[in-house]
Amino acid sequence: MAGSRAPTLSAIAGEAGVSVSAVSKVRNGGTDVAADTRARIARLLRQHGYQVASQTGFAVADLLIGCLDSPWSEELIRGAVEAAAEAEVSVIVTTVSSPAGFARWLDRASRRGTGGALCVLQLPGSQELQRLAAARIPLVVIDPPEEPGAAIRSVGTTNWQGGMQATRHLIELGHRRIGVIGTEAVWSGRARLAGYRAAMLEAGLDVDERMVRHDGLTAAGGRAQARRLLALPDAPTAIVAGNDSQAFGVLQALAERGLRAPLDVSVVGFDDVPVASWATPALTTIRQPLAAMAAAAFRMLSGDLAAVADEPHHLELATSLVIRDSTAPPRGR
Amino acid sequence: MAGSRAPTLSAIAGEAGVSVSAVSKVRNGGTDVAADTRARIARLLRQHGYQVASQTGFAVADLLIGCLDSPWSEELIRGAVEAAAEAEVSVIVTTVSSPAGFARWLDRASRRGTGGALCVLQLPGSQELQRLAAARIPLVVIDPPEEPGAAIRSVGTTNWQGGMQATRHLIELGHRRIGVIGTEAVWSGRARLAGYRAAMLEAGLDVDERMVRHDGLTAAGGRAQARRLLALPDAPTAIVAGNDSQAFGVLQALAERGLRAPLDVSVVGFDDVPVASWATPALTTIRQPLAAMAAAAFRMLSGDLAAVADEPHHLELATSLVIRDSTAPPRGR
DNA sequence: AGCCCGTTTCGAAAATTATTCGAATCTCAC
DNA sequence: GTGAGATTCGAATAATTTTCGAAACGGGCT
Repeated sequence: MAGSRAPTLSAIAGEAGVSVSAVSKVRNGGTDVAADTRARIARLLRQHGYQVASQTGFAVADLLIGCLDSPWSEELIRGAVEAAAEAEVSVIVTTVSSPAGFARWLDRASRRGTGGALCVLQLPGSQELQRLAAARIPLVVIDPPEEPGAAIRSVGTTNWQGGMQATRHLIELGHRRIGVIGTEAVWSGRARLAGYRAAMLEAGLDVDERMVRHDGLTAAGGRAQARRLLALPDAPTAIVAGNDSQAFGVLQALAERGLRAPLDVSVVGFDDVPVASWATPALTTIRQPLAAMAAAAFRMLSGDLAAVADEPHHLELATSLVIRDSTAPPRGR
Repeated sequence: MAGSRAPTLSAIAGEAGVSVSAVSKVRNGGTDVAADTRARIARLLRQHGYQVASQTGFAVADLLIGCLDSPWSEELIRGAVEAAAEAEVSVIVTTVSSPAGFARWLDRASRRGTGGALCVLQLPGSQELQRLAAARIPLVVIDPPEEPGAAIRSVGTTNWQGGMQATRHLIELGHRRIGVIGTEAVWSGRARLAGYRAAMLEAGLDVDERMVRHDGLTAAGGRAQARRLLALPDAPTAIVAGNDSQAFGVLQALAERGLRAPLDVSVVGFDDVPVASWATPALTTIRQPLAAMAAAAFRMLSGDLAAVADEPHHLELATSLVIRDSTAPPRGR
């Protein structure tokens, strides 16, 4: 019965046949203790209900997300949590949507301690970076909204190639009038749009600027811009969306007009969130390995701080085209 | 230049004009210190880079989720994180899918400390409950898979009423042949199916057992069972799904047969996950206030342990019918 | 082998921090 | 006013952490 409250360290020291100092050192991850001695003491400590600080690594890491309402986040969280679990680390999830919120988080984090922060789709300002550095909290940014400076480590995907893959896929199916919906607000969005332009150029197709629409990366944004595209006199036969949410919006706009994908208009999304395969029709999309990104970011965090100089500061994981049922050759081909 | 390393407590005691004992007591949330004295000392401690244990409450709470791949989890996480942030508490998210995983979590949690655990869709076994109690970790179960005993606090929704609301809505639209897909595997699933039966009974309609299908709460499960329902000689004109994922699967099965919702078959989901409104057609569904559930569960956790005896042990939040575009009167009415 | 020098491991002593406990003060009902 | 009980505080004591020197070890060199 482990009920009786923790015996003193000196009692344990006696039982282990070592000095109290040794026990204390083991208890909080100090150096100066041989491996076998440490193991023996640690076992006794644990037996008596003490916590033993793990000699290496950290206990918790923070995941900071702007907003938790896209299916996006879910997979990121999963990737981070699973990679962390392997390293016996717990992941704290926080939503941060303002500098004030960031300050509150930082306050809590430095109070309780953290092994580092993974920041999603947010680039802390220079003031915040300073405060992070002062608190000695390492940082890795996932899908940075701006091209990150050399001082910040980040993980992203090959957005430019992704935009290109999506567009090229449609061109290969025979589409010529291809609309695109995206956003200029974030770096990855600009890269995707640039990929679209590159693919069109590569195929010798002119980019009709009326076919290039910008809006938020939401279903509502996709719906609004798809309506405009479909109202054009020479409406596109295919639409590249800025992400899967927008693609869902495009499907809605099609349904409103009594059009069907892929018969009337082909649609390509971006992200491959789990629900993409549940859509009707199942969405052809560009897969971002979100879980792998989060895992990679976590490993960057835990990577030896000394080895940081060698490691790459920006890692880009590859996107891939996932062909499902929302794309087909244009009518009359 | 807060660089110079932490001065000793006695230095700070001098500066504050109190004894070292007082400073030590403030540093780790001890009693025996007047509020104003405590405030003065705490400010100095923080100024010198010490962490000050919050006198009341806890710093982190744990959210345990079986699997993170339904959009379900997302909203739960959001609810828990936001309720926790208000209380200056951080939320640790962990996926736990086996007793071994639970043990690993418990190990980590007791090592780093936690204010309590929110368990989603999982009811710890009695052995695990014992270990939780031994570690003095309070527990609240969200959407318990079995009727929880009186010893366990839990938060759920009015699943029986929800199943009834869904079915009644279809009956009111004029449907008579109504299929249902659900699961007997969890308590909430059984309650929803019972709600369906109750609504049919109430309306004086017989339940055709071929119309009652069981399968996993996934899009694949919904698709498989919808195919069977649609293949019946007298196929249903409306289908109640066990959750939104299953409803998506039903929509897929309809599309396969060239049928459209709600023209040919009406579909009702359950949960109202964010993507429900993105579907084509936007899904009529029973709303579970997932975020509110998580928030309520969190508040149960942080509720004064002394007051626990008075508090209810099982809280049920109300479901509500959200009518969108996937339901309509049956053909020919 | 014998010696030197740097490294590792350990515990005694010193420094620091936590807890106990009795005294001083305060509160409030009568 | 008075006394019972609660609150606040710090001196003394207990416990823990850190420092630092000594012992033990491991080669490289002569």
